Amino acid sequence: MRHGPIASATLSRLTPRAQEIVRVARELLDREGPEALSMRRIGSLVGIRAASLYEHLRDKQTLEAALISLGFEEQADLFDNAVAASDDPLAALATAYRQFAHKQPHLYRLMTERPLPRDRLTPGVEAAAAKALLDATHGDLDQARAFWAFAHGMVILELNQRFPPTANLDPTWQKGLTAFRDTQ
Amino acid sequence: MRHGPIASATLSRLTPRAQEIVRVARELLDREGPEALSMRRIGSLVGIRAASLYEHLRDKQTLEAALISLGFEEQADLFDNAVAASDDPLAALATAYRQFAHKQPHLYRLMTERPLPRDRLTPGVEAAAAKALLDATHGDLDQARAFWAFAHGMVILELNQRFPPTANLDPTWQKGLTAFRDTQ
DNA sequence: GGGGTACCCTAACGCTGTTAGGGTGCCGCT
DNA sequence: AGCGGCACCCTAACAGCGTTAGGGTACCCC
Repeated sequence: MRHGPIASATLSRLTPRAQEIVRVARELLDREGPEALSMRRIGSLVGIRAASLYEHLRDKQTLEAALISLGFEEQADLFDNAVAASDDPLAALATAYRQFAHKQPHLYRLMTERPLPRDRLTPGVEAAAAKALLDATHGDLDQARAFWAFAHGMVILELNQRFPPTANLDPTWQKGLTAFRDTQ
Repeated sequence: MRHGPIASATLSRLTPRAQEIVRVARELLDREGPEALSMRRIGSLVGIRAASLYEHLRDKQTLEAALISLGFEEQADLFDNAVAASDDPLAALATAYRQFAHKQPHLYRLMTERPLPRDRLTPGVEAAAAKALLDATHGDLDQARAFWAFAHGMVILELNQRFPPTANLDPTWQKGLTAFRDTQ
């Protein structure tokens, strides 16, 4: 059982000081969300001025890209394990996807609310996170995309409080799950 | 055939000057997106200083809520007509949903990227936009929510360029459509 | 002793939403 | 004729944002 990022391709590409900054930024993001993630707040948590952050990271977009890359790495880990350990891979994937979003709502938001800064991401992480889904649909691209759209829609509509707060979404997930399973 | 908002509940609640400001804001939003929608830009297009806008609208959130309310009104119109005119209501709804998002991508974003400012919306518009979907699923809430999640996921992932730019999404929509239709 | 590098600083620029306080012109009432 | 109120706009300012320019200090190695 692995716990915590022992060897992250994203972190290993950064200098130690930059890793420290990304770590602090991640904590701030998890606690207070993307709106609170300002260079001045990060700097003050690290113990330096905002301007000094630029000694270690090119700009804010690069910092966000590092956080997003870390998110993809965690997703790849979670999703691969979920699919491998289950005989109903699509259901296992749905559960894992939901759990990731619920445990890291702010990170999930950061990863999905805008077009990806692909040129700044750690190479390969986006594809690695998508692999489990392609496995679960046996390479059916349309099936994979449609199911992903459903899962993302469910998660982001819930995070944005678009469903009634009292709504029990378990049967809704079930509905989508059987719908896509029966339409192989 | 109606064209343009002849009588909008949202606009009728505003003073003429406020209506003018919302109209200009809508044009700016459609042309340049939510990031460009600043009080100073809106003011300069109206011909007054940003500070003077606060004479007519309480704050920026109120202005955004007006734009969102207008979006819901347009959706209700489109969706109602689509469902009424078709014998495959779910497919008609999917097409109408897609078209709305493609014709007003910036407005669609504004309407979905954050929790709704419900206390500032025109009362009833959110429910009015949802009605056609509930009709199309014959009141099945789980079905309605699951399908909405799929549709929103498809739209927003495409707007955020998460699918490959060359991807043909027509069969993906078809996949989701048949999946949800066959699982009545 | 000198060069390089790792690291941090202050000051500033132009942008953001927003408030305080002051002004002008017009319309209707006494 | 004067006065209240309203509709409307102004400047100045505040605290925040990302970012750059330019300067400084300490260390390590040749």
